[in-house]
Amino acid sequence: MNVKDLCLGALTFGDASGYDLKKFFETTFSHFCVAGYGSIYPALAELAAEGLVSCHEQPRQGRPGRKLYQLTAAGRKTFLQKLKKTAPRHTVKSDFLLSLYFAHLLPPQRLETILDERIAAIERQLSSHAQGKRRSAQEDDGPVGEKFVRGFGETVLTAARDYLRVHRHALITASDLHRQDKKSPCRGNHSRHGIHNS
Amino acid sequence: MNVKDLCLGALTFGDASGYDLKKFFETTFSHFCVAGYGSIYPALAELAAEGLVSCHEQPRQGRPGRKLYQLTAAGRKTFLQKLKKTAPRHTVKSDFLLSLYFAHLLPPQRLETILDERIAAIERQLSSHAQGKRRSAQEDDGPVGEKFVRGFGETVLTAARDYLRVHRHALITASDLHRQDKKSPCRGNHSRHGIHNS
DNA sequence: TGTGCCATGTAACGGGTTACATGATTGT
DNA sequence: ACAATCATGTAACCCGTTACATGGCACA
Repeated sequence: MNVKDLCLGALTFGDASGYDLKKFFETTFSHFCVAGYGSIYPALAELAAEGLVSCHEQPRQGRPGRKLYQLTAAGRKTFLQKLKKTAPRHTVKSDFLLSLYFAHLLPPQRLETILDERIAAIERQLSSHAQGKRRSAQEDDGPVGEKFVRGFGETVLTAARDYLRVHRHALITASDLHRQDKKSPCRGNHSRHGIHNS
Repeated sequence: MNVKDLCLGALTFGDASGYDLKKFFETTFSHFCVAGYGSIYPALAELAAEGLVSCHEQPRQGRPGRKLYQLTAAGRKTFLQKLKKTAPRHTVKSDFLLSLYFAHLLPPQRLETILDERIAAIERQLSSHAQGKRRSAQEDDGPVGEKFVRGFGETVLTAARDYLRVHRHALITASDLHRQDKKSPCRGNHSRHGIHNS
């Protein structure tokens, strides 16, 4: 699922401009995909050229008009197809975890910063989730999948935050004992047997 | 952190070939980054050209020799720099969650398949984690960050799996009630107010 | 007056995936 | 005999990020 497909999907909920779509992705899809203007606008142009969306421009004096995009029948069909055929992958890419894996090579306070910032970031996500929940509880209008996905996000984020809180201290003290940097090459910096399990 | 940096990081644990590195990434980093041969081999070639790794080839009759790569002092320094300076991002990209968000557009058994396959995938990851744990408990030789990162992965995966198990049925039945596809366009397929919160 | 939001787009660049191409060795 | 594993690499392609460029309107 690339940005084009994402746009088609979002447009199943109603017409929108590129700007609207970005906002929508940020509020609704934020914890499992991203899209910037640099990919959204070209995507919409291509979709229009392919006849999967139609574009209705509202002229504004002196500047480029606001463009409202609407899903066509072909666009809806295409999205449905994609939805059925796409393998539902789930991947995590985390420099955060990678960095922690190398805790023994990092200065202790850098380690603390990394942990604390991540905890803070999770908390921000959780509270913006909570806001979204309140909104949709009032309107009670979102798709049924929304609650499920939101619940999933909350559960996972909470578990992550709690783990970090509980084990934060242990990691910092343990990495202090095993630290390995230029200043104190106490135990030689090459392992005895290397990576390969041959 | 791109594949080049990943290779440098892995090589801090000992010399390895491109093939070894792929295996290492799969077993050790699997739940937070990926790298295929198509990126690893070019990366190693570039690193060698930049003097960040050295290459020692073991010739094999009739075929390209096995190439063992070793971190140079410059390579180690570069990796340490990157580690300190890189913003520790953590991003999830999930067609799985995206698909579930659109549960109301999917056939019910497709929904079941998606959920069951994800649960199964998580279980596979958890059991391969458990194997890794046994291995490193015997040798007691991994970096201190390894246990932490592994624990994090286990915690999060377990929470995810449990959530899916508990809410699986509810999603399927709820999406049945709200289903919206070509065959039964029961409630009109465009929302009253669209996406934008204006 | 200035900050932030609305609103659109382009262009260069970076970087990974997939498929292809090859072929010996080891285990069943 | 057949599959899996070891082992390296190339090239086309896909696709997203980042920075740039522009400018009015609303609110404090």
